Amino acid sequence: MVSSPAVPELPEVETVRRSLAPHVVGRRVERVEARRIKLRRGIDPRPWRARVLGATLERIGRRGKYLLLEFDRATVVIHLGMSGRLQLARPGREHDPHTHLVLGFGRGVELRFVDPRRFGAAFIVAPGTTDRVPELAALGPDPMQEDVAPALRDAAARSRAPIRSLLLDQHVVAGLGNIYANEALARAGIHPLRRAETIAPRRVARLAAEIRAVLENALIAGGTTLADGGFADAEGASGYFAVQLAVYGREGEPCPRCGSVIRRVVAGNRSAFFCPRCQR
DNA sequence: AAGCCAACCTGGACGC
DNA sequence: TGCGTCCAGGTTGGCT
Repeated sequence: MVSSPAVPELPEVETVRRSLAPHVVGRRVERVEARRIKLRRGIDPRPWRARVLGATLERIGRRGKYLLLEFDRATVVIHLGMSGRLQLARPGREHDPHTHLVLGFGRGVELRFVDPRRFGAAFIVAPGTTDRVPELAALGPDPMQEDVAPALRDAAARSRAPIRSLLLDQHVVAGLGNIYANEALARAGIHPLRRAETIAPRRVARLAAEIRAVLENALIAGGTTLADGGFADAEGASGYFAVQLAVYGREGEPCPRCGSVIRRVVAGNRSAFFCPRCQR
């Protein structure tokens, strides 16, 4: 039984994007509160006030796990890291102690970026330049926005690394974390530590399709909620039903397809879960 | 030079 | 009850 909170991967970030948008798009930032806290990059309060105060939010985009708050005069790029959350709250209500950034939108709505483990990031770029921002430009295709099969096939053909490493590499495919990488491999019948270049192209194509399918399922479910319900959307709802995970966190349990005992091995500092019979 | 691995960080689970 | 220890993972950077 896994009990740690779910880390935001693509479906969780997309769920945040969708739940946030109706409350803040079209609104103007009337107050900015930025703490000089060392996230993946430090947040310097001054440019936040200078560039975001008074700006109107036109839309919220997403690339992989990055959220893009597109204002008329700046774009705010946010990565939730492992424990980051964006909360909508009434101004004045009690703050989580790990609040790093607050954007006050008037009409009694404020957006708070909370991230206890501080693996997240928030930074400002010039509007319309996101494809030139190094972090974003280097991302591989987003499985919910385009077909990742060609990129995945090319990367796999050229790599001796375990296939799961490729799936976790955001430069190959953007948006997967350890949970959905493991799940997609289970659905495709591919062992997570199988050397990428040894997988037949048609099986890689199948994997690309299963990536899409597993992400869509999760999106429908509104993001994965593990045992203790760690993930909540922007409005703080936590009533999601958990996506049925086939292998992740199920070491020792029977494979839902064949009944074999699901195994866990640690590789690349991360747990890989798989059915030894279904996945080769 | 690709691929591996430690480091970053803290809440929660677990054991005694 | 409480304290200590361990573990989780996204991303980067250093090492081989």
